[in-house]
Amino acid sequence: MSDAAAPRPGEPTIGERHTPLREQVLDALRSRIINGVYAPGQRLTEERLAEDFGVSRNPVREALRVVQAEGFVLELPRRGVIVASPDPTSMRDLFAVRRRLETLAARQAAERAGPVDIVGLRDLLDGARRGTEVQDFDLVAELNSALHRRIIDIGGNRWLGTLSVSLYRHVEWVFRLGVVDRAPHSWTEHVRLVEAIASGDPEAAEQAAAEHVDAAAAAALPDASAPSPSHDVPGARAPLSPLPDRPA
Amino acid sequence: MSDAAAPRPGEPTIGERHTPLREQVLDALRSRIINGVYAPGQRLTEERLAEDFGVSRNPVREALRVVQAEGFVLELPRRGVIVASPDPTSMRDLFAVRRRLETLAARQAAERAGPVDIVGLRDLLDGARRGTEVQDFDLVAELNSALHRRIIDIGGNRWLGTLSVSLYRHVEWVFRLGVVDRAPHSWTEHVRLVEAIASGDPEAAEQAAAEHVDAAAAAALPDASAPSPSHDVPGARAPLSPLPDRPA
DNA sequence: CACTGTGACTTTGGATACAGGATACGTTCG
DNA sequence: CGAACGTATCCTGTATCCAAAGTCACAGTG
Repeated sequence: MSDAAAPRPGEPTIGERHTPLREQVLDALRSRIINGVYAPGQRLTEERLAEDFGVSRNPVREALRVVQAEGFVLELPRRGVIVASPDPTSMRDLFAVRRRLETLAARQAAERAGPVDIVGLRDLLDGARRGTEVQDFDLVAELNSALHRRIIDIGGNRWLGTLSVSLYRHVEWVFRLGVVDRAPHSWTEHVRLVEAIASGDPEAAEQAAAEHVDAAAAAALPDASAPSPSHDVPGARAPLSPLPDRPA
Repeated sequence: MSDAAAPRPGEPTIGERHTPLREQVLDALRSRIINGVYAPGQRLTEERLAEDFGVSRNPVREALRVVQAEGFVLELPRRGVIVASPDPTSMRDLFAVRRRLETLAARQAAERAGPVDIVGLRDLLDGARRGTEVQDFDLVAELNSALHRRIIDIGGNRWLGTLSVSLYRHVEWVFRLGVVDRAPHSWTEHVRLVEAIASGDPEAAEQAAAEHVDAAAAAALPDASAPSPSHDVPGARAPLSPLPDRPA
C-alpha cells in the first residue's frame, strides 16, 4: 500500500472534478431559462444552442432532455422544444407543495439538530441581518436559500433535499421573470424558525415553517382565487419523465 | 376558419402520438431497472444497452441522462453508469415525503371533488374489491395505483402529480427488488379515504391518507430505527444538477 | 383574392466516426 | 513468486454525417 494521502471525503479528487460538456451545458441552459435570457415560448433549436455554447449538438441534446424532464421546456414532437411558460396557477400549486415539504424539513431539523448545526444556522441569520443593514439584497437572497438548504441538510432527508432544489429553481424562475412579485423577505420569520429548531421543538418548527411559506405565498400570489386556464401550448408534450429527483 | 373538428383534449393527435426512440428506450430502460433485470450495482455500458434495444447509442444516452436525473443510476465520470442501490434508509425518507404529499392530495381532492369524481373513485374501489375476491393481486395493485393517481388528478395540483409519479416509481422499485416487504393492501383504508373525500371533509381525508401511508410504511419498514450507512459508491456523482443556479 | 401545389431550406432524429481516458492482461524485473 | 510497468482493448465523450420530416415562401389557379 502506498503512503499517498487518501482523498478526504468532501474533497473531490481530480477525476471526480471532471465535468463533461453536457453538464456544463445543462447548467448554462437552465440558468439562461431561469434568468429569462431564453424567454417563455421561445423556440430553442439545437444548432443555435450548440453555437451559443460552442459545442456540438450532442451535449446540447442530452442537456435538453434533462431540462425537459424538469419542466423548463416543452417538446413539440419532431419540431423541437420551446421554453415553457410558468404561470401563476401552477405557482399556487407549487407553494402548496413547498409548504408540505418545508414543514417536514423544519420538523426533522428540530428533531436532529446538534449544537454545531444550530451555530451554523445562527451564523447565516447574522450574515443576513448584516446584509439587510447594508442593503445588499442579492446577498440576503443568497443567504435565504442557504438557510433553507442547511435546514434540509440537517434534517438529513435526501429526497427532501433534491426535491426542494428542483422546486426552488422554479420559484426562482417566476421571480426572475416577474410573473409574481418578489416579496421582501421577513427575517423575523427566519429567526422564529431557527429558534424553534434550536429549542428542539418539532411542532413549533413546523408551525414557523408553515407561517413562513404562507407569508411568502401570500406576498407572491396576492390574487388568491384565479381559475385561469393552464396556459398550455397546443400539441406540447409532457415532460419526458416527471420531475427529477434523488440524491447521490 | 375551417370547420374541421378540433382535437379533443385527451385524444392525442397523430403528430403527438409519434414516439421517438429515446422515449421508448427510456420506458424500457426504467422498467428493466425497476423490475430488477438490470440489478443494483450492475454496470450499464451504452453499447450493450444500444444492442439490447436495437438502436444506436444516441437515444440510449438521452434516456440515460433522464434515469440518472431520476436517481435510478449513478454516474462514474468517464466510466459510465451503474444501477443505483435503493436502500431502506432512503426508503424511510421517501415514505416521510410521500406522507406529506399524499395528505395534501387527499385534502385537495376532498375540497374539489365533484359527483362524477366520486363515482369514478367508487368504481375503482369496487373493481379492487372484486379483484381481491378473485385473488388477482396484480389487478389490485394496478387499481391501487390508479386510485392514487385519480385522487391526485381530482386535486388538480400538477406538481403533486409529477412528483408522485416519480416517487411512486421508486416505491415500486424497492418492492420489486424485495428490499422491503410488500404489504398486503388494506382496502378498508382506501374505503375510508374515498368516503372522506366524498363527504367533502378535507380534515378527514387528510387523516385517512396519513393513516394509509403510515400503515404502508410500517408494513414495509418494520425496523423503525436503523442508522445504516448510506451505501454510497465511492466517486459516484450526483444527478446531473449539482449546483443551484447562481445568477451571474 | 383566397386556396393549393411545389420546391428550397431548415431542423430533428438517428447512426457513425474518432480521440483519449479507463481497464485488463501479460511481461519483466526484483 | 509477486509487484511494477507496458501494451492492447474497451468504453465514454464529443463531433460529424445522413435521411426523413417540417416549415416557409411563392406562384399558379379557380
